[in-house]
Amino acid sequence: MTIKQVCEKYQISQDTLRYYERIGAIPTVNRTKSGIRDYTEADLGWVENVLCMRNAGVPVEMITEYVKLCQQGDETFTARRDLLKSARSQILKQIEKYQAELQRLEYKISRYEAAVETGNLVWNEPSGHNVCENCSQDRQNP
Amino acid sequence: MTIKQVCEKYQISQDTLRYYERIGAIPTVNRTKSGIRDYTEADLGWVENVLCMRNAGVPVEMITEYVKLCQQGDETFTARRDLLKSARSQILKQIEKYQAELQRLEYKISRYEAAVETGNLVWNEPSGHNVCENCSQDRQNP
DNA sequence: ACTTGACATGGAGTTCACTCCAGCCTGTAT
DNA sequence: ATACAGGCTGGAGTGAACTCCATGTCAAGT
Repeated sequence: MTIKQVCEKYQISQDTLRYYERIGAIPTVNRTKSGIRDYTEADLGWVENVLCMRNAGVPVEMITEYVKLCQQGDETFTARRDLLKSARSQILKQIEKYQAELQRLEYKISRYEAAVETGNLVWNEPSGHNVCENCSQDRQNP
Repeated sequence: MTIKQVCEKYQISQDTLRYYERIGAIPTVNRTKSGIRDYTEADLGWVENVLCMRNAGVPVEMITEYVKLCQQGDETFTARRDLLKSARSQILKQIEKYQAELQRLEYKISRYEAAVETGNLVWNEPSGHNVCENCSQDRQNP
Protein backbone atom coordinates (compact mmCIF):
# COMPACT_ATOMS: atom_id res chain seq x y z
CA MET A 1 0.00 0.00 0.00
CA THR A 2 1.38 3.39 -0.95
CA ILE A 3 1.61 6.35 1.38
CA LYS A 4 -1.09 8.09 -0.59
CA GLN A 5 -3.55 5.27 -0.03
CA VAL A 6 -2.78 5.12 3.65
CA CYS A 7 -3.30 8.86 4.00
CA GLU A 8 -6.63 8.67 2.23
CA LYS A 9 -7.72 5.75 4.35
CA TYR A 10 -7.05 7.58 7.58
CA GLN A 11 -7.55 11.17 6.50
CA ILE A 12 -4.15 12.40 7.49
CA SER A 13 -1.36 14.01 5.52
CA GLN A 14 1.67 12.29 4.07
CA ASP A 15 3.83 14.63 6.07
CA THR A 16 2.22 13.54 9.29
CA LEU A 17 2.70 9.91 8.41
CA ARG A 18 6.37 10.41 7.58
CA TYR A 19 6.72 12.47 10.72
CA TYR A 20 5.37 9.65 12.87
CA GLU A 21 7.80 7.26 11.28
CA ARG A 22 10.71 9.62 11.67
CA ILE A 23 10.14 10.07 15.40
CA GLY A 24 9.48 6.37 15.88
CA ALA A 25 5.79 6.53 16.69
CA ILE A 26 5.48 3.81 14.08
CA PRO A 27 8.28 1.41 13.21
CA THR A 28 10.22 1.89 10.00
CA VAL A 29 8.14 0.97 6.98
CA ASN A 30 9.65 -1.28 4.29
CA ARG A 31 10.48 0.29 0.95
CA THR A 32 10.46 -0.90 -2.62
CA LYS A 33 13.90 -1.20 -4.23
CA SER A 34 13.48 2.36 -5.43
CA GLY A 35 12.96 3.60 -1.90
CA ILE A 36 9.22 4.07 -1.85
CA ARG A 37 7.28 3.14 1.29
CA ASP A 38 5.14 0.04 0.97
CA TYR A 39 2.77 -0.32 3.91
CA THR A 40 1.84 -3.82 5.02
CA GLU A 41 -1.24 -4.73 7.04
CA ALA A 42 0.95 -4.80 10.11
CA ASP A 43 2.10 -1.26 9.36
CA LEU A 44 -1.52 -0.19 9.17
CA GLY A 45 -1.99 -1.65 12.63
CA TRP A 46 0.76 0.62 13.89
CA VAL A 47 -0.74 3.57 12.12
CA GLU A 48 -4.10 2.89 13.71
CA ASN A 49 -2.40 2.61 17.04
CA VAL A 50 -0.74 6.01 16.83
CA LEU A 51 -3.92 7.66 15.57
CA CYS A 52 -6.01 6.22 18.38
CA MET A 53 -3.57 7.24 21.03
CA ARG A 54 -3.14 10.73 19.60
CA ASN A 55 -6.91 11.07 19.45
CA ALA A 56 -6.94 10.45 23.14
CA GLY A 57 -4.30 13.09 23.73
CA VAL A 58 -1.46 10.70 24.47
CA PRO A 59 1.78 12.58 23.71
CA VAL A 60 3.79 11.31 20.75
CA GLU A 61 6.78 10.76 22.98
CA MET A 62 4.82 8.22 24.98
CA ILE A 63 3.72 6.46 21.83
CA THR A 64 7.29 6.35 20.58
CA GLU A 65 8.31 4.85 23.89
CA TYR A 66 5.64 2.18 23.58
CA VAL A 67 6.74 1.28 20.07
CA LYS A 68 10.32 1.05 21.23
CA LEU A 69 9.30 -1.33 24.00
CA CYS A 70 7.30 -3.47 21.61
CA GLN A 71 10.34 -3.85 19.42
CA GLN A 72 12.47 -4.98 22.33
CA GLY A 73 10.56 -8.21 22.74
CA ASP A 74 8.96 -10.15 25.54
CA GLU A 75 11.05 -8.78 28.37
CA THR A 76 9.16 -5.50 28.17
CA PHE A 77 5.65 -6.73 28.93
CA THR A 78 5.66 -5.18 32.35
CA ALA A 79 7.03 -1.89 31.10
CA ARG A 80 4.45 -1.79 28.35
CA ARG A 81 1.63 -2.55 30.72
CA ASP A 82 2.79 0.19 33.05
CA LEU A 83 3.04 2.66 30.22
CA LEU A 84 -0.46 1.86 29.07
CA LYS A 85 -1.75 2.13 32.61
CA SER A 86 -0.21 5.54 32.93
CA ALA A 87 -1.78 6.59 29.64
CA ARG A 88 -5.10 5.30 30.92
CA SER A 89 -4.93 7.29 34.11
CA GLN A 90 -4.09 10.44 32.19
CA ILE A 91 -7.08 9.89 29.96
CA LEU A 92 -9.35 9.22 32.91
CA LYS A 93 -8.25 12.46 34.51
CA GLN A 94 -8.96 14.33 31.30
CA ILE A 95 -12.40 12.82 30.97
CA GLU A 96 -13.23 13.89 34.50
CA LYS A 97 -12.20 17.46 33.79
CA TYR A 98 -14.17 17.48 30.61
CA GLN A 99 -17.24 16.18 32.33
CA ALA A 100 -17.05 18.77 35.05
CA GLU A 101 -16.90 21.50 32.47
CA LEU A 102 -19.72 19.85 30.60
CA GLN A 103 -21.95 20.23 33.65
CA ARG A 104 -21.02 23.87 33.99
CA LEU A 105 -21.84 24.39 30.34
CA GLU A 106 -25.16 22.56 30.55
CA TYR A 107 -26.17 24.80 33.37
CA LYS A 108 -25.13 27.96 31.60
CA ILE A 109 -26.73 26.97 28.35
CA SER A 110 -30.00 26.34 30.16
CA ARG A 111 -29.77 29.82 31.69
CA TYR A 112 -29.15 31.30 28.29
CA GLU A 113 -32.05 29.40 26.76
CA ALA A 114 -34.22 31.05 29.34
CA ALA A 115 -32.57 34.40 28.79
CA VAL A 116 -33.19 34.25 25.07
CA GLU A 117 -36.90 33.80 25.89
CA THR A 118 -37.30 36.29 28.69
CA GLY A 119 -34.61 38.79 27.79
CA ASN A 120 -33.24 38.33 31.27
CA LEU A 121 -30.18 36.37 32.25
CA VAL A 122 -30.38 34.95 35.76
CA TRP A 123 -28.11 32.57 37.56
CA ASN A 124 -29.81 30.54 40.22
CA GLU A 125 -28.24 30.10 43.59
CA PRO A 126 -24.69 29.02 42.97
CA SER A 127 -25.32 25.31 43.28
CA GLY A 128 -24.64 22.91 40.52
CA HIS A 129 -22.86 25.03 38.00
CA ASN A 130 -19.61 25.53 39.86
CA VAL A 131 -18.56 21.98 39.59
CA CYS A 132 -14.87 21.95 38.96
CA GLU A 133 -11.81 22.29 41.10
CA ASN A 134 -11.23 25.89 40.07
CA CYS A 135 -14.67 27.14 40.82
CA SER A 136 -15.67 28.59 44.16
CA GLN A 137 -19.03 27.26 45.32
CA ASP A 138 -20.12 30.67 46.55
CA ARG A 139 -19.64 32.58 43.36
CA GLN A 140 -21.74 33.02 40.27
CA ASN A 141 -19.38 32.81 37.38
CA PRO A 142 -19.94 34.64 34.17
CA MET B 1 -6.63 41.00 45.72
CA THR B 2 -3.15 41.14 44.22
CA ILE B 3 -2.00 39.13 41.25
CA LYS B 4 0.19 37.06 43.51
CA GLN B 5 -2.71 36.00 45.66
CA VAL B 6 -4.81 35.13 42.66
CA CYS B 7 -2.02 33.02 41.23
CA GLU B 8 -1.58 31.15 44.47
CA LYS B 9 -5.30 30.58 44.77
CA TYR B 10 -5.53 29.01 41.35
CA GLN B 11 -2.04 27.58 40.98
CA ILE B 12 -1.19 29.42 37.82
CA SER B 13 1.58 31.85 36.96
CA GLN B 14 1.36 35.62 36.92
CA ASP B 15 2.41 35.56 33.32
CA THR B 16 -0.48 33.35 32.41
CA LEU B 17 -2.89 35.61 34.22
CA ARG B 18 -1.58 38.70 32.47
CA TYR B 19 -1.60 36.80 29.21
CA TYR B 20 -5.28 35.96 29.61
CA GLU B 21 -6.04 39.57 30.29
CA ARG B 22 -3.97 40.79 27.37
CA ILE B 23 -5.76 38.57 24.88
CA GLY B 24 -9.14 39.36 26.41
CA ALA B 25 -9.91 35.95 27.87
CA ILE B 26 -10.71 37.91 31.00
CA PRO B 27 -11.86 41.53 30.98
CA THR B 28 -9.43 44.28 31.97
CA VAL B 29 -8.76 44.24 35.69
CA ASN B 30 -8.92 47.50 37.64
CA ARG B 31 -5.65 48.96 38.90
CA THR B 32 -4.62 50.91 41.94
CA LYS B 33 -3.54 54.50 41.28
CA SER B 34 0.01 53.20 40.90
CA GLY B 35 -1.02 50.81 38.16
CA ILE B 36 -1.13 47.55 40.09
CA ARG B 37 -3.89 45.06 39.34
CA ASP B 38 -6.51 44.74 42.06
CA TYR B 39 -8.75 41.73 41.47
CA THR B 40 -12.35 41.93 42.62
CA GLU B 41 -14.59 38.97 43.32
CA ALA B 42 -16.11 39.47 39.90
CA ASP B 43 -12.66 39.27 38.35
CA LEU B 44 -12.11 35.98 40.14
CA GLY B 45 -15.30 34.74 38.55
CA TRP B 46 -13.82 35.50 35.14
CA VAL B 47 -10.57 33.82 36.08
CA GLU B 48 -12.44 30.71 37.16
CA ASN B 49 -14.32 30.81 33.92
CA VAL B 50 -11.22 30.84 31.76
CA LEU B 51 -9.57 28.12 33.82
CA CYS B 52 -12.57 25.85 33.58
CA MET B 53 -12.91 26.29 29.88
CA ARG B 54 -9.22 25.79 29.26
CA ASN B 55 -9.32 22.67 31.39
CA ALA B 56 -11.91 21.37 29.01
CA GLY B 57 -9.73 22.17 26.02
CA VAL B 58 -11.75 25.14 24.82
CA PRO B 59 -9.37 27.29 22.75
CA VAL B 60 -8.49 30.67 24.21
CA GLU B 61 -9.84 32.38 21.13
CA MET B 62 -13.29 31.01 21.85
CA ILE B 63 -13.10 32.16 25.43
CA THR B 64 -12.05 35.61 24.31
CA GLU B 65 -15.00 35.68 21.96
CA TYR B 66 -17.34 34.74 24.80
CA VAL B 67 -15.97 37.47 27.03
CA LYS B 68 -16.38 39.99 24.24
CA LEU B 69 -20.01 38.98 23.81
CA CYS B 70 -20.66 39.23 27.53
CA GLN B 71 -19.37 42.78 27.49
CA GLN B 72 -21.65 43.74 24.66
CA GLY B 73 -24.76 43.39 26.76
CA ASP B 74 -28.11 41.68 26.49
CA GLU B 75 -28.34 41.63 22.71
CA THR B 76 -25.77 38.83 22.62
CA PHE B 77 -27.65 36.19 24.60
CA THR B 78 -28.31 34.13 21.52
CA ALA B 79 -24.75 34.39 20.29
CA ARG B 80 -23.43 33.43 23.70
CA ARG B 81 -25.74 30.46 23.93
CA ASP B 82 -24.66 29.31 20.49
CA LEU B 83 -21.02 29.68 21.36
CA LEU B 84 -21.47 27.66 24.53
CA LYS B 85 -23.40 25.03 22.63
CA SER B 86 -20.61 24.74 20.14
CA ALA B 87 -18.09 24.41 22.96
CA ARG B 88 -20.27 21.73 24.48
CA SER B 89 -20.44 19.70 21.31
CA GLN B 90 -16.67 19.90 20.91
CA ILE B 91 -16.23 18.63 24.44
CA LEU B 92 -18.72 15.84 23.91
CA LYS B 93 -16.86 14.74 20.82
CA GLN B 94 -13.61 14.75 22.74
CA ILE B 95 -15.07 12.71 25.56
CA GLU B 96 -16.31 10.14 23.08
CA LYS B 97 -12.90 9.82 21.51
CA TYR B 98 -11.30 9.50 24.90
CA GLN B 99 -13.72 6.83 25.94
CA ALA B 100 -13.15 4.81 22.81
CA GLU B 101 -9.43 4.87 23.43
CA LEU B 102 -10.04 4.02 27.04
CA GLN B 103 -11.77 0.81 25.96
CA ARG B 104 -8.90 -0.05 23.68
CA LEU B 105 -6.49 0.53 26.52
CA GLU B 106 -8.50 -1.52 29.00
CA TYR B 107 -8.42 -4.41 26.61
CA LYS B 108 -4.72 -4.14 25.97
CA ILE B 109 -3.87 -3.71 29.61
CA SER B 110 -5.81 -6.86 30.41
CA ARG B 111 -3.84 -8.72 27.76
CA TYR B 112 -0.62 -7.44 29.20
CA GLU B 113 -1.63 -8.40 32.72
CA ALA B 114 -2.05 -11.91 31.41
CA ALA B 115 1.19 -11.73 29.48
CA VAL B 116 3.13 -10.65 32.54
CA GLU B 117 1.84 -13.83 34.22
CA THR B 118 2.19 -16.31 31.40
CA GLY B 119 5.05 -14.78 29.49
CA ASN B 120 2.86 -14.87 26.43
CA LEU B 121 1.09 -11.97 24.83
CA VAL B 122 -2.10 -12.98 23.04
CA TRP B 123 -4.76 -10.85 21.47
CA ASN B 124 -8.14 -12.48 21.38
CA GLU B 125 -10.22 -12.36 18.28
CA PRO B 126 -10.34 -8.76 17.19
CA SER B 127 -13.59 -7.91 18.87
CA GLY B 128 -13.87 -5.27 21.48
CA HIS B 129 -10.49 -3.64 21.35
CA ASN B 130 -10.75 -1.95 18.00
CA VAL B 131 -13.33 0.50 19.08
CA CYS B 132 -12.54 3.80 17.47
CA GLU B 133 -13.10 5.29 14.09
CA ASN B 134 -9.53 4.70 12.97
CA CYS B 135 -9.39 1.06 13.87
CA SER B 136 -10.26 -1.70 11.45
CA GLN B 137 -12.40 -4.35 13.08
CA ASP B 138 -10.53 -7.15 11.38
CA ARG B 139 -7.08 -6.26 12.56
CA GLN B 140 -5.20 -6.93 15.75
CA ASN B 141 -3.42 -3.76 16.56
CA PRO B 142 -0.17 -3.68 18.42
C1' DA C 1 14.94 10.97 -25.06
C1' DC C 2 11.78 13.68 -22.58
C1' DT C 3 8.03 14.86 -19.65
C1' DT C 4 5.18 13.98 -15.87
C1' DG C 5 3.72 12.71 -11.39
C1' DA C 6 4.23 10.39 -7.18
C1' DC C 7 7.43 9.91 -3.57
C1' DA C 8 11.76 10.81 -0.67
C1' DT C 9 14.68 13.78 2.34
C1' DG C 10 16.42 17.29 5.43
C1' DG C 11 15.44 21.25 7.28
C1' DA C 12 12.85 25.38 7.93
C1' DG C 13 8.36 27.40 9.20
C1' DT C 14 3.79 27.55 11.69
C1' DT C 15 0.35 27.50 15.34
C1' DC C 16 -1.11 27.37 19.95
C1' DA C 17 -0.64 28.46 24.52
C1' DC C 18 1.96 29.83 27.25
C1' DT C 19 6.66 31.39 29.59
C1' DC C 20 10.62 34.16 30.19
C1' DC C 21 13.12 38.37 30.27
C1' DA C 22 15.07 43.13 30.36
C1' DG C 23 14.22 47.35 31.85
C1' DC C 24 11.37 50.35 34.47
C1' DC C 25 8.26 52.03 38.45
C1' DT C 26 6.60 52.33 43.24
C1' DG C 27 5.38 51.59 48.07
C1' DT C 28 7.36 49.97 52.33
C1' DA C 29 11.02 48.75 55.57
C1' DT C 30 15.68 49.72 57.65
C1' DA D 1 18.05 57.93 51.88
C1' DT D 2 18.56 53.61 50.19
C1' DA D 3 17.42 49.10 49.34
C1' DC D 4 14.32 45.86 47.81
C1' DA D 5 10.22 43.19 47.05
C1' DG D 6 6.64 43.07 44.05
C1' DG D 7 4.38 44.65 39.99
C1' DC D 8 4.27 46.58 35.08
C1' DT D 9 5.15 46.36 29.88
C1' DG D 10 6.45 44.88 25.27
C1' DG D 11 8.54 41.64 23.05
C1' DA D 12 11.19 37.56 22.41
C1' DG D 13 11.57 32.57 23.37
C1' DT D 14 9.77 27.70 24.14
C1' DG D 15 7.78 23.05 23.42
C1' DA D 16 4.63 20.14 21.18
C1' DA D 17 2.91 18.57 17.04
C1' DC D 18 2.67 19.11 13.02
C1' DT D 19 3.18 21.40 8.08
C1' DC D 20 5.58 23.27 4.22
C1' DC D 21 9.19 23.52 0.92
C1' DA D 22 13.24 23.07 -2.22
C1' DT D 23 15.56 19.77 -4.34
C1' DG D 24 16.26 15.21 -6.04
C1' DT D 25 15.04 10.36 -7.68
C1' DC D 26 12.58 7.07 -10.20
C1' DA D 27 9.12 4.57 -13.17
C1' DA D 28 5.86 4.95 -16.67
C1' DG D 29 3.82 7.08 -20.56
C1' DT D 30 4.52 9.68 -25.38
